[in-house]
Amino acid sequence: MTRYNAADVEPKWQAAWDKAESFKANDNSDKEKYYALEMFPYPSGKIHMGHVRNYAMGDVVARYKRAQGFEVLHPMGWDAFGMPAENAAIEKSVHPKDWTYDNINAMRAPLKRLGFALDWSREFSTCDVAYYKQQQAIFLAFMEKGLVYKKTAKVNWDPVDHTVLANEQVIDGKGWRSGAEVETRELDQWFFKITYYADELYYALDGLERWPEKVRTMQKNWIGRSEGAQFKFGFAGKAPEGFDDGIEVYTTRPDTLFGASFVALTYEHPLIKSLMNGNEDLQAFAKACEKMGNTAQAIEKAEKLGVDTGLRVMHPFDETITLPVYTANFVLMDYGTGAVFGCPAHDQRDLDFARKYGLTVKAVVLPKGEDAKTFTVENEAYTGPGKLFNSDFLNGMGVKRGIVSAIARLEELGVGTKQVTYRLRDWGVSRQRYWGCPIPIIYCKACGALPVPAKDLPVKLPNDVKFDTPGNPLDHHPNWKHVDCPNCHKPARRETDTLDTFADSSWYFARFAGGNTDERPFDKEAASKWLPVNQYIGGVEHAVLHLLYARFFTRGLRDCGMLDLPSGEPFDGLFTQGMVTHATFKDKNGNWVLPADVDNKDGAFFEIDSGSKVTKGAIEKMSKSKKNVIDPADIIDGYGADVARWFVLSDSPPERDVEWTESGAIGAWRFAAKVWAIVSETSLEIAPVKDKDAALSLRRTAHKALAKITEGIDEFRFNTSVAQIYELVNALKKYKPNDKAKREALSIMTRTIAPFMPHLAEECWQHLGEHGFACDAPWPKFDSELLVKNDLTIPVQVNGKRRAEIIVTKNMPKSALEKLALAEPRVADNIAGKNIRKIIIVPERIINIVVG
RNA sequence: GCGGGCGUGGUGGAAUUGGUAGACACGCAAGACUUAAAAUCUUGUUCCUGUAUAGGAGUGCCGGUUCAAUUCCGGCCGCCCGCACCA
Repeated sequence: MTRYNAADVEPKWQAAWDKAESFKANDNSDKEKYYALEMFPYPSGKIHMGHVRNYAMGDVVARYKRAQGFEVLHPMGWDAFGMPAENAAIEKSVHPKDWTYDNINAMRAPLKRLGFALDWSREFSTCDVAYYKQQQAIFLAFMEKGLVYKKTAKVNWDPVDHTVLANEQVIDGKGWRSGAEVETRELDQWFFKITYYADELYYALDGLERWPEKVRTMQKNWIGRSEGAQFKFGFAGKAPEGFDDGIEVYTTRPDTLFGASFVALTYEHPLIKSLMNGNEDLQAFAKACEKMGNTAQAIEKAEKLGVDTGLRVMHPFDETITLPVYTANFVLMDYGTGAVFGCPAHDQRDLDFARKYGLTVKAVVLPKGEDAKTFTVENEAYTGPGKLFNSDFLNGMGVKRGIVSAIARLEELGVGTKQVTYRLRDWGVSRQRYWGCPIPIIYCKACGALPVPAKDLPVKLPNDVKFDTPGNPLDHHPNWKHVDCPNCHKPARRETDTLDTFADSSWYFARFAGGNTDERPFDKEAASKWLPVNQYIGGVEHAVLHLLYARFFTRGLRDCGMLDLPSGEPFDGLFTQGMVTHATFKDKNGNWVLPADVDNKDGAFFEIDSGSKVTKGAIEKMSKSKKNVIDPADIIDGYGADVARWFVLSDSPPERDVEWTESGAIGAWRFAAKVWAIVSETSLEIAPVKDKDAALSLRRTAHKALAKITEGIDEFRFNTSVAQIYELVNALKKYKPNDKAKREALSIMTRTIAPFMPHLAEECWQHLGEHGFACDAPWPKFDSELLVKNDLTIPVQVNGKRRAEIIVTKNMPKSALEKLALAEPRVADNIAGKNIRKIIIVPERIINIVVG
């Protein structure tokens, strides 16, 4: 017997797979296609355990589907644009490009050492000129299709770093890097018109049955579709100049219109802006609103405030009723029309506001069981169902019917319509950053904003940039932005903003599928063949952003005629995997200590170098800042890639977090050694079967395990597959004869281990004298007859408590079962002296004797 | 506040068309081998009573349906995640 040596075995098989091009996907295969994809990594410099887990899961799926006879596409690349490269440039004086490509090269090697069944021939980075050139082409195609536009928008502006920040990068009103108070600025920004697909993106979620419910719900909330009415309040008296049409409001509760007691507008509303001139109260109020900010805490604390404009409007259903017009701090400009009517009795904010300013509170929805004469609303608005009252023609209707009737009347009167509103806003993609895809636009004083002509693509990033001054290096560059207008050929200026890097990851899966060429983003036929991705795997942190943007992009590509994907859905199946966690350690000074520097002696922890005590803290996601990281490279060196892969798939269900422990890793390593020991002890000569019962029993175990392993992979419950493999291996270890039954079980074992520990599987496969690669071997089929035993052990209960077990044959009649059960001594003891009321017999499952 | 999810031994977790709760693994304990340790192997390991045969309790808590509930229903409690002045 030779000891299993992963360090020799793993590189050997990796080289063999490479040479045979085992995992190269064939675009022209006759087999059914299967596209397995994990979210591609950002090249931060190091592979971490989270990557290992993510790609190990994808690899199980890819190898399993391959074994089942699918033509599998399983590619890998790099999400390579982004801020960390620029930060490195600022801090370490390296060029972002060098930093990024160095990191990619540093990460590719350990990734390859993990032995994933990847088609490396399709590898690319999003910062490759070839890639971003095609992204520019897509941008221009979208522009032509009307999916790209420019507008002035409010953004978070960091006055120290001179850049726009995404909402996620603003923490407590301050820039996450500079710590400076973030300002709101109006800037010219490019937008992708994602709202064009709002309805489709919303309703198509229902069809994504292989997505986690959670993600679908999050996207639904994000898109925030709501149905209501949009209508106008006409002014009582003379309308302010330019607002002859009145004030347009949006509501989801037109049924409560007779409870209206005021109209409120945001301070940013054009009407308020026009009134502001010379009105100090309004100016002061607007300033206060600006300052308030929109953090969760600020909103929580903020009192409902407003200013009466002095204007009055007429109720659309009864012109004799007039309502005051306020500007109020709880109305938002970018939702609905920036104006609402207030119905204090049935909306908490409106109620708070009404109480503050002494406005009427008139209930119009009567909850069940309340009396119309006595029902009042004090400090809690009633938002539930009920019958409408105090509401003229709506009286007696329920809320739903009231909404329909109110809208019908508004339409009749010609002042409003039914209206669907979304929370989703268009995707602002302009970034004042260097390390991203340049937006292919040229500004000409005479001709305006013009797309860069296709023949002039790519707009390449200049290499000679400086990061010594804050702001966008492209803007600072001495001559890059100066070009001639493509139209009038006079001096013009390039757009110096780059695209949000989320654009890069919104179509990479199509390029993997459709070829990495310089002529087009991807081959339409090939991409359309492979897409949608059958199984996509990644972290839940991308539930909204990336996964929504990608769904937008594929629809845009479809409508530009570049992709044949009627559903528009890029990912048919989605799985969001849990994180890899690890215990944290702190020394006596409160500094974090690396697990590798900690020794465990009799339950206490010590720092290896100093010998001083350290304390074990919470088990948390592996992170550099808390130093609770395990470097996959160290694990591969110490135990092998198979062990690392096996560990992260064992024990915990894939969607939950898994805690990395040294003992668990050792356990996985022992298991690999055990498998090899069993196989290496097996001689190629097959002995005749001596003990038929034992042989049959082993075959049953093997086929039962196979059925459950298969089911576990199909249902993304790899931990249960792993447990079944353990059972099979334990049975094999006990079984000594080297007969046909054992060989069959070993073959099943090897092929079912292959997706999890592919190198070990190859080594076993070879030793067993099989031909070709284990990874090319078809997935074994189980014999369902072996799953059903002829002799079954079933429990006998008395009043629901198990008292005995009886051995029965498969088709034994109920009367015989009953006889057997009653004959059991323990059963007899427990029913002695009692009346048998009922005997429940579920054949092949259970017998329950009810006595009393 | 709204939405989603979860709660099972010392630990990670199995078992949900209702049918032997605790598979498998980690840890722990005892034993074998060894001068010794490591490794390996064997056995045990939900809790309580008992030497044992056995008996009782038990899947966050309370209640319900059922011959039978981790699983279904109602009501609580706790934890995690996401969104949040969205009219």
